[in-house]
Amino acid sequence: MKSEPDTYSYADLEADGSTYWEGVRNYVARNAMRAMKTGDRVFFYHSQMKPPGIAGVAEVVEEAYPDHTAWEVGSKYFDPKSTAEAPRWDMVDLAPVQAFEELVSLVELKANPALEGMAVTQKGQRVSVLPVTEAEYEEVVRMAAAKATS
DNA sequence: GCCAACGTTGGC
DNA sequence: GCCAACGTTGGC
Repeated sequence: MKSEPDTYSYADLEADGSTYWEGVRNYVARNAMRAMKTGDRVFFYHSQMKPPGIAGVAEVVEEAYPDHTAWEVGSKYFDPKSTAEAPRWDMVDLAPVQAFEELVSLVELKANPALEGMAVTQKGQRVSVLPVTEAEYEEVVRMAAAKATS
């Protein structure tokens, strides 16, 4: 899951203890959230950074439910097409699990042949919530651990 | 229901 | 700050 750290960073998640992931306004991203189960691990990705990359691991503590910010007139996430009767957008709740000692950068993800098919490394990917396979998850965690001990 | 125009995302 | 990618919108 991508976030601009200037808006909401991994450190913010640690400070808050948990958060609701508001503002997803893309169907592919929404559907990815709907597929999440309580306890699922999530990579917290810092976008718009130099460099961009994965800052740590979070977990799903509440499965998808309507994103109320879509109903709030004046919110930057307001969407008149989403109603209480027919909510269009969902959010999940996340809690921090483990901050990586060092960011695992997008460049490093792309350079790892084991992650060739990982969604976030695919050219042109603009979706803010992307799937991660079990094997990709293990590989990224391994990369983070290797950086921490080097 | 097609598709051009438009807006946004996000790496570089 | 630029611009490619691509999702969304809206006219027809």
